Amino acid sequence: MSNVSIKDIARAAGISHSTVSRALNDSPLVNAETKARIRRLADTLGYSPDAGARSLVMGRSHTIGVVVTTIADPFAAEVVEGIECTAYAHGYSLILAASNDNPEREIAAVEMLRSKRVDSIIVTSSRVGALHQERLHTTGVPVILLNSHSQRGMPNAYSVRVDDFHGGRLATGHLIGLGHRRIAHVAGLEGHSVSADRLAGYQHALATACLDCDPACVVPGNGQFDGGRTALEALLALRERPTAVFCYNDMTAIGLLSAARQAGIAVPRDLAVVGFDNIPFAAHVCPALTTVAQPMFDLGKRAMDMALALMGCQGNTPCDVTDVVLPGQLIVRDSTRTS
Amino acid sequence: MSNVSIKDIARAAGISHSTVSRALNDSPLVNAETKARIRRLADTLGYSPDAGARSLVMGRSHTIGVVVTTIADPFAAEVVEGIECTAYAHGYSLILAASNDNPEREIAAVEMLRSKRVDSIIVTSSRVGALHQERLHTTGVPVILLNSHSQRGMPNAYSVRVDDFHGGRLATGHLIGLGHRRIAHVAGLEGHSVSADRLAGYQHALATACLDCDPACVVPGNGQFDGGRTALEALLALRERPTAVFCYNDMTAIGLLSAARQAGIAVPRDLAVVGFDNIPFAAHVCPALTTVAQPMFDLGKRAMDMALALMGCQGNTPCDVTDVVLPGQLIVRDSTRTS
DNA sequence: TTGTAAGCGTTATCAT
DNA sequence: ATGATAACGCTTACAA
Repeated sequence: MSNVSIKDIARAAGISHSTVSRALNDSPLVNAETKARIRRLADTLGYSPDAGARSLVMGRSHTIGVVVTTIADPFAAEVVEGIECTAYAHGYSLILAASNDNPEREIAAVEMLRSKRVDSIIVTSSRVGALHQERLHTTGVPVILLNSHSQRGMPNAYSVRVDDFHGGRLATGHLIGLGHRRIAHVAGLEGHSVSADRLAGYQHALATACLDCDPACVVPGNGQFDGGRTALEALLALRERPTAVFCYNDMTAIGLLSAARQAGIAVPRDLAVVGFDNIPFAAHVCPALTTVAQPMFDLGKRAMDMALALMGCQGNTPCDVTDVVLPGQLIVRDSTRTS
Repeated sequence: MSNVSIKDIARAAGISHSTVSRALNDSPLVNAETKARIRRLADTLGYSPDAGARSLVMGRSHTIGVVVTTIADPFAAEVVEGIECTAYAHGYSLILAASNDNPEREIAAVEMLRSKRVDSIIVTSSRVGALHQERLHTTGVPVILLNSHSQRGMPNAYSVRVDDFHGGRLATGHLIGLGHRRIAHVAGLEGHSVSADRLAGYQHALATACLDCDPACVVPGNGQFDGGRTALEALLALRERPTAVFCYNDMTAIGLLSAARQAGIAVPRDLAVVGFDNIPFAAHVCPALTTVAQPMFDLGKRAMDMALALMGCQGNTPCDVTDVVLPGQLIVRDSTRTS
């Protein structure tokens, strides 16, 4: 019924369990034909090595932990896809935990990952990572922050991210280039470095163009559809209406786009809209969304590559892994261009 | 530097490690104040129990395996969200593996989950599950198929799914009710029971309405945007053009919608479109997509609930867990209704 | 109430 | 080339 162990195989073969272990690990110290025999036996008995036991003695679980805010977000999903593919290619598996942007849950998740003795942790777009970084490091394993800053001075903490400041400038600059003078911004969640950086990029672009940076033009959002919807209402309530808006992300922009359609606001004629992320759907809404593309899959891949590098060199050596900052890329579509 | 064990605590407290174990597990057999003392000590030492070691002796890992085709699919993402939430609420964690609809990878994934000694496995929308079910069961743990049929006769195999046949009928019936006589279908991936059932529902609805079931009207798809795009071309090439199309899923429908816009086909006037799933984006494309809603989160939740129930009763007793079939619900939006 | 000892399935260090 | 044996960190009889 239950699980066949290395000892069961040994008994069946009439040899010691250490020889079985060696055979199964393809040690050169074991006779070729006994090796083959044992292999065959293991196979017919349906042997499956116990990863827990192995991890216990080897000190490595070949498992990494991934903490996301929520999986039900196309950005996170693509990133996790990138992580998973790379992990799989290197024989690593993935424990996934969702924090729902809730500090308590994120801490619980990290504690759980620690118990599971993961070899590394990747945390995406966390505000908690920023607040509780010390706690994160009690795990002793390398921690990679994906799309949030690593706090300087933290040992074993690295980050992979897109240059959000630059991205914010790109988006806003694009709108300025189109002749817009009054440009709004729908912000992301409070407390995330990503939101702060995109906002800063927006402000920098406005300042550079000697445009007024009216604080009323920055309205709150939450990175979700409904945040975009609410934001549009706020924008419409403004005394002086903006002619363009740069949204924290595509979800926000898409929510805003839907609301605009219902409100009879023509995009881009009455209001030009730019998003951020380039999630697969961005090209399929109408008007198709202009956005700053993040290489989502690659972000995940890079994070995993970094994890692999860090796990390669034991101990605390920084082993010349350095933070990765990738550029975003402006994708112009119909939500800003009057074709 | 590294990990504090129960023995380290014992040494520091001058007591035996078993007492520490008991204290940490809140055994009533241990003196209240030593318990408190040990707890405090564990805390300051930064103790984290080794889940692998515990699983080794307890025979349960409090971990479940989830196999998806790809995480970068809104349907799967929502389902996994439902699984994760429920799992978290019950102290379970999740190992995630992607199969990419590749039998080899799915088998590797299951083998890996087996090694990790997961207490149960949830496989979503697998065609491999159907083909290699015996192999799946060599794990000895309960296997839950989400959105694919469980093969009868398989012990310990259960399923949670939406009634795809009924859903196909709903979608097609809706189009028939609108007066359409020539209705096409864009199929899903070959070999998946989900695709087959939706197609069968479509055919059944046509037959019931005494409508011709022209095989040319069923064109292949792949559940992705590009499948919808290609499918539209195929439909336009038909001698007698359909006036409506029921798509395997929302992704397909959205890809088709985009292609239609580019081709100058007005939806729903020239072509009415129905999808399946009701992914969050369905309401945000234009025209907003009429679709058959699946309770995605709930599907995940139910699957996890079922897993919990099955893990509750050890052994092989069917423990009166029975397959769950939920109804889909037609959501009428603008892609079929000329408002 | 606490300690001792065995055992879970591995790998690794000795011998042989 | 192979076999004992210890060790990893934990739970759990069984003793005291």
